[in-house]
Amino acid sequence: MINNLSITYDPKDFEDRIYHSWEEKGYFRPKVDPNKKPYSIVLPPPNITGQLHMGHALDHTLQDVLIRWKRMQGYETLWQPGTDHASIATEVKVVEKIKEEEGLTKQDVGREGFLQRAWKWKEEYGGRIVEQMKKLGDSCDWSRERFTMDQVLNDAVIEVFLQLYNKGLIYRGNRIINWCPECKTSLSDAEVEHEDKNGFFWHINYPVVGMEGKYVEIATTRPETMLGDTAVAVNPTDERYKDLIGKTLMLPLMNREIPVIADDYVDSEFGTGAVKITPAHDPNDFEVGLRHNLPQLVVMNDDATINEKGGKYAGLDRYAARKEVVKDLEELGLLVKVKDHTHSVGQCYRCNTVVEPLTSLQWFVKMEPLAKPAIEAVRNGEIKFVPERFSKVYLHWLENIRDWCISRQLWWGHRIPAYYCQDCGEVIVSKEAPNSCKKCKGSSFKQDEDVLDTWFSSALWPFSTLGWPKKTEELEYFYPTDVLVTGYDIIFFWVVRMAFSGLEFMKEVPFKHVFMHGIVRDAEGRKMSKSLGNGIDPLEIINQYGADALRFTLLTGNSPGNDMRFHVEKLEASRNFANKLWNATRFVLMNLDVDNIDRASVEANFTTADHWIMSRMNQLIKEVTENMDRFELGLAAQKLYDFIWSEYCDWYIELTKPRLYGENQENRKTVQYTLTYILENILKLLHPFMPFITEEIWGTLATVKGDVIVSPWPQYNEGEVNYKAEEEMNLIMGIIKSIRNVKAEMNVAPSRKAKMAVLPSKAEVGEIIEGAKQYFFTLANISEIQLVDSKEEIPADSVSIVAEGAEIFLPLEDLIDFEKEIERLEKEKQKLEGEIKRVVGKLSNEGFLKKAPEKLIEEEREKQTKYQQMLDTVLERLASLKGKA
RNA sequence: GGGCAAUUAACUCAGCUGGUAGAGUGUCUCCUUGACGUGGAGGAAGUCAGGGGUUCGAGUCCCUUAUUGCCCACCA
Repeated sequence: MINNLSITYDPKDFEDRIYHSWEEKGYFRPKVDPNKKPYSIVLPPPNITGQLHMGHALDHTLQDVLIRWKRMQGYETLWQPGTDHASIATEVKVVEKIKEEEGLTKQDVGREGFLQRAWKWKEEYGGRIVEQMKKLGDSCDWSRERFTMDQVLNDAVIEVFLQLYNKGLIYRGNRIINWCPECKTSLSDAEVEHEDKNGFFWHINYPVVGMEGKYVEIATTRPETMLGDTAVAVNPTDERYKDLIGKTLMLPLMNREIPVIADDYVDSEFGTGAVKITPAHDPNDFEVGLRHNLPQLVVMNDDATINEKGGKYAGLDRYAARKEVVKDLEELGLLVKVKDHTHSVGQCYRCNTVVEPLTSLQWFVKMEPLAKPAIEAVRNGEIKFVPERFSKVYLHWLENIRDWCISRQLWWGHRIPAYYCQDCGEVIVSKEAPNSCKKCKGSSFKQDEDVLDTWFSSALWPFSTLGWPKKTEELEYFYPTDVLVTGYDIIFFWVVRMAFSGLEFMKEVPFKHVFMHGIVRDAEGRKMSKSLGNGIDPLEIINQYGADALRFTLLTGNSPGNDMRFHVEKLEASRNFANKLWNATRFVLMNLDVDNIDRASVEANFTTADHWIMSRMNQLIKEVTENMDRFELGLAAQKLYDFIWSEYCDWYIELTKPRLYGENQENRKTVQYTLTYILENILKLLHPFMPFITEEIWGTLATVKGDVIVSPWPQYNEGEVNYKAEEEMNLIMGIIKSIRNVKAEMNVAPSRKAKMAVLPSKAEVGEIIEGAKQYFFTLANISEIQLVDSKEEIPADSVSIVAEGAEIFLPLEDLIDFEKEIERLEKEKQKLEGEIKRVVGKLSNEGFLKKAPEKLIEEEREKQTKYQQMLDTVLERLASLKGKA
C-alpha cells in the first residue's frame, strides 16, 4: 500500500482526523502496569474562564513533547488534564454576565442563585479550552479529566483543611490582610502586585497634650489613615524624642488622645523619626500595635469608604477623605509641608485596584512548619529546577514566608468547612454540619460564609487528581509526577504550594523536576494582553499554518526559562520546514517500487554516502536523546531541522539520484532501503515535536506497522557510526562546493559542463574522488574526471581548487579570466595564511605544548601540515598564473 | 535596598561540561535540474556591551562598569 501525498502540505487536511484516530485508539490512556515504568505530568489546569492563548500553547507543547517522547520510550505515560474553577476570575465574569443579561447584582440573585448560574457557566464555557487543546495536539488522558470542584477533589480539599486544622496549622484570627475594595475580598500576599507610584509625603504636627505649642511632626503617605491612629512611635534611642516617650498627643481632627511609644521598628533617619501608628491599616503598625497592646481601629468599610469610626469623614471614599483630611489639617495650621515621594503601592492582581491593608477576621495557614520540608526538598535536590536559577526564587520566597490567608469573601469556590454554634459561638470544623455543639449542646449552626483561596485546591492537584485521599492504584503508580512544566510567573502561587502540600500529605515531593519557561511576547517584546490588543490567537495560527508549525516555532530558538518573541516569519520558516519534509517524503514514495526491503539483502551494496548518512543518523539519535534528557528541547528540535533539511534533503537525496535513476536494480534497491530507513527514523525523532505531519507521513509508508505515536524511540547504534565514511563525504562535499563556488565566482553558468582533472597528493584521495565521480557529474556538472600525476597534462588555462590531499583543475578555456582567478587565489592565500598563523602561534606556545591535551596538539600539528601544503599549492599556482597574465 | 536575567551578523535568537563563532529571516548573484519556488546553488556580513582577571587557551569561568528588562522587600 503506497499512498500519495498531495503536492503541497496542507495541515488542515489531516490534523483533526489524526487527532481523533489517536483518541479512538486510546493512545493517551495509560494503564497501571507494574511491569512498565510510569511517567507522569500534571497539566497546570487552565482557568475555566480562559481561552487558549500563546502561553498555554507554549506550556502545553513542552509537556506534549515530553509525554510523547516518553511514551515512545516505552513508559506508561500519564498526562493528567483538567481545569481550575479560578475563584475570583470566574466570579467576576459571572457577576458581569448576570448584570448584563438580567440587570441584577450578586446579592439580588443570592448565594444559591449565583452558584446555579456559575455552574451553568462552567458547563457552557468550561470545556472550550479542552477542545482548543486538542487542536494543538495535546495527548492528555481525557478520560481522567478533572475539575478542581469535582466531588473527589472537593473531598481532598476538605480533608486537607481538617487535617491542617487538627494539627493546628490552620487557624482563624483577626490579623492584617490585603483587602481589595473592588472584589470585596481578602487576598493573599502573593495576590498583591506592587508598583512604584508617585505620591506625596505629608508632614503633620500632632500637638503634645499639656504642653502648649509643642508638637510632634510625623510624616505619612496615606493621611486618611490617621483617623485610625492609636499611637505615635519613636525610636527609643532617639534623643530628640526621649522626653516625649510616655506622653500623650492629641490626634488632630479626631481629638482623641494617643500615646507616644518607643519601638525599635522606627528608623530615626527616615522622615521625621516619628511614626503615626495605625494598627488596623498597616502591616508594620499592626505588629507594633501587638507589641504595645494598642487598640485596632478599622476606619474603612469593605468598599474603602470611611466608616462611622472616621467621624465627619464617614461615607467618603478613601481618596476623597484624603483630600478632606489634608485640607482640614491645612486650615488648622497643622500641615507642615508636602513633599514628593514615590512609594510602592499594592494592587489586586485581578482588577488592579489599590489594595487596602486592614485587620479582619480570616482563616490562615501557618506556614513555617510547612515551608521547612519544602525548602529542604529543593536544597537536597529531590526537586530540581530547570534552569537551576529558579530554585533561588523559590527558596527566597519560602524562607521569608508569612502565614497564608486562605479565606475569601466570595461564593464561587470550596466553602470553608467551619460551623458556628448559634447559641454559644463555638467553632466546629468538620466535613458536614454537626448535630450538636460539643460545648453547649446547642443544635443550631451556621456554616462559614467564605470560600477558600483558589490556589488552596490547585496546591493539591498532583495527588487530588489521582484520587487522594483514597489510596487508588493510580496514585500509587503515578505519584510523584516526573516533571512540572510551568511559567516562572507562577512559582509562588502554585509551585511552592504544591511542594509543601505534597510533602505534607503524601510525604513525598509532588514532582522531581520543575521545568520553567518564560512568557511569549509579541514581536515588539511586549507582553500580550487584552488591553493592548496585541494578543495572537493560537487557534488562528493553527488554522493558517498548522499546529505542527506553531509547536515548532514555540520550541526552537529559545532557551529554558527565557521569554520569547513571537514572529510570523519564524512561523513561516517552521511551516516551510514541514513542507520540506512533506516533499522529501513524496520523493521517496515516488521512487519506491518494492514494498519491503530486507537490510541483509542490500547492506553489502552500501556506498560511502549510505554509510555516511547512517552514521550521521545515529549520532543524531544520540544527541537528540541527550538533549531531551536535559530538557533542551529547543536544541533537539534545531538539530532535527538541520539534519533533515541540510543533510537528508540537500545532500543525501541528491546523492541517491544517480543510483535511483540508473539501470542497476541492486543499487536502486539499496537506495530505496536507506532512504526509507532514514525517513522512518526522522519521523520518529520528529514526532514529539511535530506529531501530526509525522503521523500522516508515517501512514503512507508501506514499510512500517502501526502508528508512529506508539513506535519505539530510535536507539543509538554505535556500530553504525562510521568516521571514515564521514571524512570521505566531507571531502567530496567540500570539493563539490568549491567547484560550484568557483563557477559562480568566475561567472560560469552552473549548467555549463566542465571537465575536471585531479592531481592527488595522497593516492587514496584520488581513489575516493574516482569512486564518487557520479556525484561530481550530477551535483557539480562535471562531464569527465581525469586523474593525473603531473601538471604537465593539465591545460594551462585551468582554474584550480586546492583541497586537502589533492589539487583539482577545471579547464574553462575561453571563459577563464586570469585577473579574476588571481584575485580568487589571493583570497584563498590570505585565508590559509591566517589559519597557519593561528596554528603556528598555538604550536610555538610552550604552555600549550605542555598543558593542552595530547590529542589536541596532534590535531593542530596535522592541521599545520595540511594548511601548509595547501598554501604551497596555491602559491605555486599563483606564480604560474602571474607569469601568464 | 536586595536578587535574577539579557547585552553575539541588518533583525530575532541558539551556542552543553572553556579548544579555529552558528541558525532563521533579510540582503546580493545565479538557477523553469524529472520531491519541494513554502524550492535549489553560491556569496557578503560579528574586536561575542566596555574594562580587568584566571588559564597554554575565554562568547563560555571570576570580578567590575554601563544599558535594558523582570522579581522580591514593612522604611512610615
